[in-house]
Amino acid sequence: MEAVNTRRDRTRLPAAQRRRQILDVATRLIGEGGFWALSMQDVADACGLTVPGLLHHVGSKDGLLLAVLDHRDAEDFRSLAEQLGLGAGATGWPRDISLAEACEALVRRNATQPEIVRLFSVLQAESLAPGHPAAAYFAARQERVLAEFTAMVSGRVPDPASLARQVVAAMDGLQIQWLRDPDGTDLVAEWQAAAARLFTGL
Amino acid sequence: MEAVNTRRDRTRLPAAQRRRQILDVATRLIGEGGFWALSMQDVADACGLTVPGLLHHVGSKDGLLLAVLDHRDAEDFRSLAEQLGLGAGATGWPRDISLAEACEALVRRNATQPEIVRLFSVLQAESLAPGHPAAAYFAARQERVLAEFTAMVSGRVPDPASLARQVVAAMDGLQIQWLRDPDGTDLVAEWQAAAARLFTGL
DNA sequence: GTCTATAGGACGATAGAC
DNA sequence: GTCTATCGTCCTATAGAC
Repeated sequence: MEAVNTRRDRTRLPAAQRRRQILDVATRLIGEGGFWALSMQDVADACGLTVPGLLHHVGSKDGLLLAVLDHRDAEDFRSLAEQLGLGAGATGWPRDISLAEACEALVRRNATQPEIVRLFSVLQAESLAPGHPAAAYFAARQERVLAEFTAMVSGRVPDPASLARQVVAAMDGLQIQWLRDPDGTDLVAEWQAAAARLFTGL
Repeated sequence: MEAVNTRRDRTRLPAAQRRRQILDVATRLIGEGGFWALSMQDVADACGLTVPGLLHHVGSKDGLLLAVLDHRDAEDFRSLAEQLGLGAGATGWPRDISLAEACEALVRRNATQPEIVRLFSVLQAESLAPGHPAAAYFAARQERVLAEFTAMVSGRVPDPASLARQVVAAMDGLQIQWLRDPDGTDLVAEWQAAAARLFTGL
């Protein structure tokens, strides 16, 4: 119930900058409540936009979700490549980095950004429902990660595919427990204990 | 677009029977799409009711969710107690069942009912969002399970709490992978591989 | 290219009749 | 125990101003 139109602090931003703002806001809101709890109205409000103004940039709510996921993936890979001292244009894991090293770096980074981890944990489970807008994204992601991890340990272990699945399972499962009780769980320490069991003899 | 009112096969059921029907229908629908995708209209339709008729029995959508969770918990515990040959009135795990045995039984049962496992996997992640109606339920559940598992291995292992967390993490994580690709993943076999690593020397 | 204004359809929930 | 009627909110789409 506002008087005709509460003049917001409307600023006409360049498309790229506006899009960046939208992705940042949506990432935060999805991390807080998951995708189904996300309201386009809230995103628009937080950006100083109307809802159709928001839709102009992202097309639809599903489009916004996929844009957020792609953006996070790109940023995570960039950060991880930097952390591991790889070249800037690297794609995929180089063969001379061990899976144990890569996982340790991944977990250390995740431990610093619970909101992002929660976004992925919630969406990964939500997207188990066949019709979910991110179902295809996460199916492809799981297949890709398992294939990469399998390749990184193949030849050094009896059943590389099985080890890859257990590594992914341990990371996903520990993250859920950590998110439920961030103060009572030390994610890095728990992972190191798990890694000690998974990677012995490697 | 129906002519005034499509006369449904309205039957006036006793409350207990109607409630049972509602819980069965809701369990199936939540398993298919998660809680946020659940529509009270769909539940009502599947029961031959209108939405207010449905709300009369469960109070609210949140009330329906909690009723479904309590119902599943009770039924799962009953089935597991039977499978392990415990007394009918058993509460909690008896001390003379090893954690490895209990987990094996749990995983074997879960492998036969993917819809129920998906219900719990989706809701467990959805409820990581602070305001989710099942947040308190799953927080209490995680705490209870970790405490029980810890007690079952305490004294036989250097860090019982850590082992409990890793056991729970492996089960949760493997279930997610299995649900994403039920045909490409053998849940029981994967769990046995994980258990071999977790329980060696026990 | 970016935005405002407006409308339609689905949802959860409530009040009150039978 | 079940219904009709109604409310407020949400996502999406379209028309058109700047």
